[in-house]
This record gives sequence, structure tokens and C-alpha cells, in this order.
Amino acid sequence: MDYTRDNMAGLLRSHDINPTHQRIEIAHALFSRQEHLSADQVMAIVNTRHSETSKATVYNTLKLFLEKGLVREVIVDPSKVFYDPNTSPHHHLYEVDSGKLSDIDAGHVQISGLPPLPEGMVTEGIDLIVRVRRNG
Amino acid sequence: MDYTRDNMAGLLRSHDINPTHQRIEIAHALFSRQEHLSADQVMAIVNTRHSETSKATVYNTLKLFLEKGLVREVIVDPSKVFYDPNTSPHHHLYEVDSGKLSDIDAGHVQISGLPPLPEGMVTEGIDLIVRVRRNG
DNA sequence: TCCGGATATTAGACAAAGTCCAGATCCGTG
DNA sequence: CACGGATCTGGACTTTGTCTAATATCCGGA
Repeated sequence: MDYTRDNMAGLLRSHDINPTHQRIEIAHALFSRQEHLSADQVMAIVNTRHSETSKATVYNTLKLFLEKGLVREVIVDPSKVFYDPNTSPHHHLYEVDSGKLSDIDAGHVQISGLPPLPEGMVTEGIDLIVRVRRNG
Repeated sequence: MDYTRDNMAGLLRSHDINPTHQRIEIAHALFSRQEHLSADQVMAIVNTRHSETSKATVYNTLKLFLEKGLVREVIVDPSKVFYDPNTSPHHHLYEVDSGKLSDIDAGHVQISGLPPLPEGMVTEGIDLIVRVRRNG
């Protein structure tokens, strides 16, 4: 399937999100690129051509997508949050110098030996981040 | 060993850091508590009694400690960075609602099946963060 | 079609974390 | 004591993100 705006509308509906203009544009920005984008970058992309979308809307929409499970939040850079359109289980590779962030398929990664959780707690997610640096 | 200010001076010297007043206070704040603290919290602790230490110095000093390998940076909360006086290999448990951050000993945790790194890259560290939520 | 309420969007003020800089201060050495 | 390098400082500034009150849009029913 490709990431036409029409398909975006369907994707949003299937996640119980009312597909508005702005939401479709934002979803399209994320999904057509299949990349990790910050709110900043999303805003820049969405506003390149013409259709002005406000900062508040970008932030609101990304938060909404997150709640509805459409995207994932990736916290690796101390100064900004990235949004990840890939919600299948996977981990991240972060290049410290360049800030480049890429996926590591969870397929063959095994994590074992974690201690039991504290009473009354449930896991919300496990983030594995491999920080790498150019060998200088 | 306990975390007297005198011992802090030694610790700093052994990490090639000139032990000044402010640096000793900041190190003491972190090590005597053995807790994860944000820059904010460090500043608050250091300035409770009297000795005014400026924001710039707190930030500079924490960055210096980080470079010299005295502390570790923990990036879990999108709004602030935590500094961790425990530099032995370990992971983190993050309670999403409360913001509480605790250590998971790396002792029995095994991570296997990671793909090879891209050419010319070296691992700087692997961060494993277990995000938990109160079972409501 | 027109109306009204619910849902979305907006601009801009605001907040918090962190950076930056130019001047002041400290401290060891000659 | 004077000098110079290292350190510290206040405060302005930047960036990311939040909040709010006003406006715009959508949609179902009369």
C-alpha cells in the first residue's frame, strides 16, 4: 500500500481519529517518509507548499496520534522528541554526532534476565537504544 | 567509603578534574544521594544552605563530569536530562506517571542478536529502559 | 437550507531547560 | 605583590513545548 492522502484518511479512521485536513497532512508527512521526525520537522514539511498549519495543531496532532497508537515516541536526543511511524516492535540505533536515528528490527534481538516488576506495575514498553559514534 | 567532601576532592582528582568548591558541592549532591538528579534538582540542593552556585556553573560542571566519565546521562523524560552517579553497567526502570527512575542491575540481563554496526562506528553505550505504569 | 453544538484550529503569550558571553574572581607561581 | 590561566557569574537569549481564548469548521436535525 502506498501513502496517498486518501489512504491516510482510512488509516486515521481505523485508529478512531477524525481525519481532518491538517491531520491528513501530518500523517502523510510521517508515513510517506517512514522516518523519525521531530515536531519541528513535521511543521516545516507540512508548511512548505502553502497550507499553513499552526504549531499548536502540530503538537496536538502528534500527541493525539501517540495516544491512539498511530506513532511511537522516541526519546534519545535530550533536546527534542522524535515521532516514529513504525509501531511494530523494534529498537533504535542513534548516531550521537549526527543525530541520525535508525531502526533495528526486533526480530532477532533477545532480552533476557530482567528482574520482576514492582508490585502493581505493568510494562508500557521496553526501549533499547544503541548509541554509536564515528570511529575517530 | 563514604561521600565526605574530602573524598569528593579525591574522586574529582582521580578523574582529572580540578576540585573546586562548586564542583565538590555538586559531586557531593550526586554521590551522597546515589540518585538520579536533574540539573534543576542539583542546583536546588547545592543552593539550599547558602553557597550560591550559578545555573551556568551547574550546567558546565555536569557536562564536565559527563565528559570525564564521572557520571552518566539518562534520557528518559522528554523534558529534562537526569545525571546518574552510578557508572557501572546497568539499565533503568522508569515509572511514567510519577517520573521515578531506578536502576536495574545489568548482572543478569542478556541482550543478544543485535545486528552488526554500520562500518566505522563504535558503540558508545547501550541504553535499556523499561517503561512501566501503575496498573489501573 | 439553516441552526446549534461539538470538534478542530489558530495566534500569540507563556514556561522551562539549556546555552552563551563578557566581565569578575580565584588561585598558584615567580 | 602582580600576572595569567582557569573558573564562576548574572543575565540575555534560544528552543521546545504548553496554554488559552477566540475563531472556524463540521455535521445532524428541524
